[in-house]
Amino acid sequence: MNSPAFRDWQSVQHEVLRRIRTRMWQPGEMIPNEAELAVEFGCARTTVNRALRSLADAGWLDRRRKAGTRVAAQPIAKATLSIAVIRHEIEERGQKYSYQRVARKLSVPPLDVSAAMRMPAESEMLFVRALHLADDAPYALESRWINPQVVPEAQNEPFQNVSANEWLLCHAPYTDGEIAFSAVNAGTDEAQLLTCAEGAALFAIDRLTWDGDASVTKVRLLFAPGHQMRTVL
Amino acid sequence: MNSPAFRDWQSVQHEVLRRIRTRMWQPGEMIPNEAELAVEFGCARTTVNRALRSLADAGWLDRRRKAGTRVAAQPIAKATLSIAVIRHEIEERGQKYSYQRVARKLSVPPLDVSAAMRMPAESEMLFVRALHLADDAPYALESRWINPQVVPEAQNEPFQNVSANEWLLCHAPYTDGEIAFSAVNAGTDEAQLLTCAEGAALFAIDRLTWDGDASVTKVRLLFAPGHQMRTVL
DNA sequence: AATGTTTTTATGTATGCACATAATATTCTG
DNA sequence: CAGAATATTATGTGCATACATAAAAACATT
Repeated sequence: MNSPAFRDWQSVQHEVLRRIRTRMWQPGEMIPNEAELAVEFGCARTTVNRALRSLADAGWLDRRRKAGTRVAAQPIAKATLSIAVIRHEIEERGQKYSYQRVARKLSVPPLDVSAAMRMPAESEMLFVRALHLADDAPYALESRWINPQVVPEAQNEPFQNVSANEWLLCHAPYTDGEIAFSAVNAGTDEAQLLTCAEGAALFAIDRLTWDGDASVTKVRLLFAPGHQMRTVL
Repeated sequence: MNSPAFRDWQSVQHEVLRRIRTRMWQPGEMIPNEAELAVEFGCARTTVNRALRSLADAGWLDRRRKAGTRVAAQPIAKATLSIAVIRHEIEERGQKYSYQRVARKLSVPPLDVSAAMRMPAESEMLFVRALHLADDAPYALESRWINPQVVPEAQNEPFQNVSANEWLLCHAPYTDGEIAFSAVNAGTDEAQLLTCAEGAALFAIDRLTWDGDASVTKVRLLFAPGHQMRTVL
């Protein structure tokens, strides 16, 4: 019964996860404490702690001091999505990346944008719109507002060959950010740029980043129809 | 100048993050090794390791054995989405949850479904379709195929009052799973059930779970137009 | 019974040490 | 000098130990 011998924290983690997934330890149920598991697995409590802590981080376990550890009752599956630079995302698939700037202008953004960025309604911002292509087919349309007060260097950057997506990563560090995923119907110009039917369902990522309490940039990425974001549970 | 004494890993982490954000350590630049930082911060190397490891997990640092630790040049933002039970998701917002079963039948699934579940094309599965409502307005449409060979008890469950979404959490063991997010246009019947326009862009979550190499269930959740999944970075 | 106090206990974490591992740097060898 | 063998080094991890901390449980007090 007690044979395998779990000598590293990954194998302990794996075994605990197996017991949760197979319902050997049911949702909401208490599991043995660290000391007991350490004895069972034949390793130090520190090792068990490392394994359980990472499972708690991932949402599989609920842990409270003194109260002990229990299997999460409503396993909030935490799907972790990696939001990479689009160029890398495409090159990762072995496709050829290309980039095409569609627009760049200094102008007053729509009210919802300035509101979201907590900027006065009349203040100008830098707007950049560009297309990311994979094997010369439209992959994603990036529409971005940049706060020139926070990133003044952006005003000297044409964004002709390097995407704002990448440029900002190296020039505008952020302290906070929000990200939202949704589905939207393609508008006329969006459909044209992405060469898809008007009204097609597009996967959208909206990102808003802050440096302290000043908004850095607000971007919407619209992906060509059929785009999926996937991850394992 | 010299240390306010960093005695726990959180304060070390905080200080390192501060140095990254203030560009004291620039993107792509090497930072001192663990031993050196331990001396500077006046703590054990283990403590520094803990702090740097968690920053690496979060994408701020790139670490490689022997090569050392450097500030990430292209931080991969890891967005963690919480996929809760739909009832909880709705109740969390202070809305009234209700549930309505639309269909339940034993039948042969379409080819793409049986293929994805790696089942013989002609084998029957349990199909359940249901509507989740928030304050009596359609919130999400769940269309699910259940493998009766893996979850035989499902055949005795009417799913009249309890959603398959919740029932399976407590009854179906699994070892692996995949999840994918996408955008799709509403079909005729979907539009009718969700009371939205045909062709409206719907946010879709597809989940496929496995118990070893046997597929447990495959589900598609279609959310009413305007649905967003959001998280902080 | 209601309230406050103390004890107990499971998790959380810091530390020194040892060794593992991966990748680089160096030396050796033909 | 190219290529193989070897040393070096930074991170990765395990362990025993000690103490910290939160919270439940037990106990005492009003």
